[in-house]
Amino acid sequence: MPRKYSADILNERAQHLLRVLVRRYIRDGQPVGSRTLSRDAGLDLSPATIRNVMSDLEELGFIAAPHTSAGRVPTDLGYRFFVDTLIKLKPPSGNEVHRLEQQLTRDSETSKAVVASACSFLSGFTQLAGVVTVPIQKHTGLTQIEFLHLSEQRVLAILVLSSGEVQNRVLHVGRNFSQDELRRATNFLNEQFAGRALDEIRESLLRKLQETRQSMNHAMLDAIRMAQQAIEGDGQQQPEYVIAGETNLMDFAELSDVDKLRRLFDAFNEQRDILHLLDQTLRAHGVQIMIGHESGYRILDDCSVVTAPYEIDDEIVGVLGVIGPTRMAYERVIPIVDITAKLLGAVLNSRS
Amino acid sequence: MPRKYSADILNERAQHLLRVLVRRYIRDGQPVGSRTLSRDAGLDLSPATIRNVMSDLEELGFIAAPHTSAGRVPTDLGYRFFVDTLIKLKPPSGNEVHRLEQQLTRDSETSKAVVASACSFLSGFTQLAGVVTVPIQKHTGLTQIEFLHLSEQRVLAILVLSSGEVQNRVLHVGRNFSQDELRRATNFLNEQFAGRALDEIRESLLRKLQETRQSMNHAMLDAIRMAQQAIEGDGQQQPEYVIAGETNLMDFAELSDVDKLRRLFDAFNEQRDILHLLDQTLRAHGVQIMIGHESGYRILDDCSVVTAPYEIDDEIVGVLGVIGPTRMAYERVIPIVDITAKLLGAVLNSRS
DNA sequence: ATTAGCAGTCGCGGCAGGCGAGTGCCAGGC
DNA sequence: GCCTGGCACTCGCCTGCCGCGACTGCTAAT
Repeated sequence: MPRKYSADILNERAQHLLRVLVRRYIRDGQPVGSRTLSRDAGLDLSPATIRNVMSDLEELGFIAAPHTSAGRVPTDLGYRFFVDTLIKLKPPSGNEVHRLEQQLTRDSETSKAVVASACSFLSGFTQLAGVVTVPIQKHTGLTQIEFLHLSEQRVLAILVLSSGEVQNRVLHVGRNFSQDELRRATNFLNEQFAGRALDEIRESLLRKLQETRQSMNHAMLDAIRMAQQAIEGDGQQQPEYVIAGETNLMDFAELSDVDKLRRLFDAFNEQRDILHLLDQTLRAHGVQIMIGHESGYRILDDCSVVTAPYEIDDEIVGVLGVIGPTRMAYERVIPIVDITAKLLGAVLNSRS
Repeated sequence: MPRKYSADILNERAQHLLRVLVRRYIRDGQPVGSRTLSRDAGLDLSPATIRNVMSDLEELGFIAAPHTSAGRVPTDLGYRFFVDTLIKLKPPSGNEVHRLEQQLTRDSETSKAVVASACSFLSGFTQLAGVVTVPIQKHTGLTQIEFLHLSEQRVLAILVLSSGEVQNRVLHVGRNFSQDELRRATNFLNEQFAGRALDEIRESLLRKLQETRQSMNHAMLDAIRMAQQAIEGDGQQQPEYVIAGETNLMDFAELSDVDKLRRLFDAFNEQRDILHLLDQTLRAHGVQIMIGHESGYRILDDCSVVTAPYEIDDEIVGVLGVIGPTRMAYERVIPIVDITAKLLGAVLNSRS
């Protein structure tokens, strides 16, 4: 995260004033002047004094004036400082957490449903756009694999995963397999691989392919090849994400420019950029915040992204978060994202 | 369709002028004045004469002036008359049709993919929002049914449909079934039902249930019950639609009001109203057009909807169309919707 | 170090005037 | 009787102007 400031460049008073200013601006969306600030800060200082401090804050790049005769507005850097050192998180009430928990367990039939549920909660509760990547499956276990004869040279592969998901894939195979052959292949594969993790199986298949090629066991060779196709196909399906409440963003004045909005929505549909962005936050633990230009994407210049990875079995499998204007209620949003990530992980865990 | 006019209420000249006015307004989006019209119409009439005609047209409710000193704009009724009697359809070029055909066949792996492809074509080519309902499956054939033992009391049912789709459904059953029992059930069901249509099977199952109950054949009874669950579940999944290019609508001045736009987008996400609207057009053959208030939905007051049902085996299975501002290029859009519906039907047909 | 006071800047809303596009009506011509 | 030129009139819109209010920055006094 870019930090163009050292933490103690501001004295106590300046920090306090910055905090009050940022809070106030987040609440009202109006530039904050020295007069308002002097009333709000509870410091018993005259506007003139405040002005001096504000002038310093402006010089340091934490706040800026949209025009001469307006109050000041936090810059991206100002929000950054606020988020890093001034913030006082406001966790949601136990009641609200409980509601989320219930909603998630209620929708826990498939992992896609839970994820969608988490997403709609995020957007509904923060009044921002919610995003959740669907969990990557490579570490989930294979409960069962089956083949079904469809027609000449077409075989349906069915993977039942420990996550409860069932995946189908039509394989185009080199020759005609009888249902009986398929059954033998199925039996063989299930004996070997049922209960093991997908990526483990992937490796194992490669090894077996070598061994078996030498022993020239055609039946096994075919089985292994088909299993490979079936499992690889799974990896091919590129990661996706779920988004909800995009329309919430239309209410924000700073995004009310229809053209800006259109490009933003197009980016959501395009998926590519947003996914790339979310991927970046996959490595780090805990809540990540990107403010304005920090994301590196022009379309998101007026937006902030708050994300948190979520885990199954202490392994990060996806990210979730919200996208909104830089002027968002960080103190409320950050704990929500954090908790949602933890609960989503917990619910997904309890199902496998 | 509402018609508040008799077709011959307007003489030749008035009709011609109305046609030119509507075309012009659709092209430019600007109110059309008598001067422009007199230049454009190619009738060698002075603006004053045109004014008289326009005055008549206004009195009849075909056009209206947004304010005193502006030109005239078609009303919903004006568009209706235009579409019903003045229109000269402009079919897309053979080249363009060919491109669509290729795109559809390229994506014909599953019917959902074809549908999505048709939708994105519609939106891309018309620069409006495209909508396509996913085909209702009740008349598609069942190629194959299979059961897989998952765990205690949980059985996975797999339906392979003639459409190429594969559907999974986890059944919660009353007792534990061995894989062997399931195989027998599968064999029995496939013998009886493979190749027949889903709704036919549904009926047949009911009948068989009666017969078998008397003969007290437990194995068959179980098989039939499971098949019922599997197939009913298919019907439960409510019909959906695909939408693409919503953001195209943001470019239209008449919809540039952020609030109006938001409600429109929310309606798209909500699905309910839009689906209901599309369902209404499912019965009728051929292209259907709803202009402005005709749809009966307030949110769509400034929008027109052009739809056409598409068929598999001479049976209507879905609708497709576009949603855009009432000021849309009907002469171009209507043939496109028409042809897309026909091609989509053809491609879906060729796959079953 | 803090503050009161003051001059100066700028956005904004309201108001007036001029311009241009377009209308409706009327009287005269074909 | 239909068409047309002319004319008065109506608006929306743009422009420039003014005054108000909200701020700021500076300075001098405490």
